[in-house]
Amino acid sequence: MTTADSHTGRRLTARGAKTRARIVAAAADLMYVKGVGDTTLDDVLAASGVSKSQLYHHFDGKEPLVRAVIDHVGERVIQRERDALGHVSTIPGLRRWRDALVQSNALRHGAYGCALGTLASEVSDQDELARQALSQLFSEWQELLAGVLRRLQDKGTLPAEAPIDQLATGLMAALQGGYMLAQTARDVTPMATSIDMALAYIESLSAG
Amino acid sequence: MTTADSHTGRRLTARGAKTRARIVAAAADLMYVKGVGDTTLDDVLAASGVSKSQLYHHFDGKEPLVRAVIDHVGERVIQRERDALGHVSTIPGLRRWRDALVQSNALRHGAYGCALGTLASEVSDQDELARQALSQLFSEWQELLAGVLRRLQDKGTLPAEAPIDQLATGLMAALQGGYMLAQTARDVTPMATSIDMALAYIESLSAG
DNA sequence: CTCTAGTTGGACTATTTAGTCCCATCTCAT
DNA sequence: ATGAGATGGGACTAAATAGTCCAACTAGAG
Repeated sequence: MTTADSHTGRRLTARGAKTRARIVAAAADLMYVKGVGDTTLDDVLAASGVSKSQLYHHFDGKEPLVRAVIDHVGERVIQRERDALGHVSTIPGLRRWRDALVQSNALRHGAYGCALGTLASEVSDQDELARQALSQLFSEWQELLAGVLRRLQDKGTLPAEAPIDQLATGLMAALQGGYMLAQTARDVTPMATSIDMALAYIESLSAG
Repeated sequence: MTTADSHTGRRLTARGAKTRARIVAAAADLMYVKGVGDTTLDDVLAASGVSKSQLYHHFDGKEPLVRAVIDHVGERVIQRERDALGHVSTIPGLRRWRDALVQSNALRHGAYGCALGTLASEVSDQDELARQALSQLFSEWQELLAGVLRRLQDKGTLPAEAPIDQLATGLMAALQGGYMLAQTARDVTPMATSIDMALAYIESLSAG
């Protein structure tokens, strides 16, 4: 069985797809902990156990690889958030979402930050295509938050005039800013505090 | 006249200090727009018009240079924020502070983000000393915000039981998260929105 | 089965980058 | 004035890194 490759339109066997996936996964891991700039192609080769010709067979160089990593990480994050937020329709549900993120980040003492956020701040100014992809991913993520807020609205928990999209933006910013402060402090506390403040504001609108 | 150099304790003439400052300033500019990882020492030499021996005379390599850049940028940011926040004691004053940051960032359509924030997310996981310096700088910045909130408290605008430090953390996170979303979207709006949300929450505590 | 095209290994080159070295020039304390 | 030590220019080396190439192997369509 063969399927089309997205970037060249070449045929792609199952074996080739597997190799490609291994490269992207290894690159994603390395770039998450070392940063994009400090991750060399040789690092990726060593980590994935793949030879140079294979990497250049699947990608035209580092930039395209980074874009593939963004797609890969983005898909995973969006999937995770869809699972976590897709059916939330209560304030306690939002708090449980917060708890899960905070606890997961606490395992690393805040290190490495948000998988999408760190990519975004490192790449947005250097690669316009990557920036657009990341921007799109943040929009999707934020839309999941907006969905929760709309369900709160439908149930009457939030007033009809609540500015859903702006609240979602504020919540997302609190999350990302919290990630970054936690990363710098190597302490998850500021992340917990900032999300709590955003949630407290949302809750304050609902008390009516 | 000679003065002591901080990193080697060597004598340092006025001329040497000037050269050192030129190197740091050029490196700071480059790292702000290109990122730390994409800024090479040769870039710094070209931009500062200084020769290699001079750079290695003043710094032991790239890491020490990055740390000097962090000190330099940190000093400028803290100075700016001290000027902007040092005497603010009203909500409208905080809004003017917000306006200044938003407008300044709008000039670049959000590109490059916060000078300290981008350094933090790029360097925190790679250089422990740099991370500590950045963490300290964020604390100082946040303390300036806390100072404003305490003055609001003293004037009775904020209730005595308001959790000043947590509010300052939340405001800082909103700011940093907003910077990052703006950088990714190349649109300053999310930054404005997220700070507004944090300020709205603070204001909601004051109405009493 | 067999031919075509995808896949793979790894050596090879070119370039970039960090870091070293030496000698010339300038500054300042004595 | 003068000598010690700071400042300066820039060529040089070593290592890392990106990117190329080709021969060998494998999978799948007909």
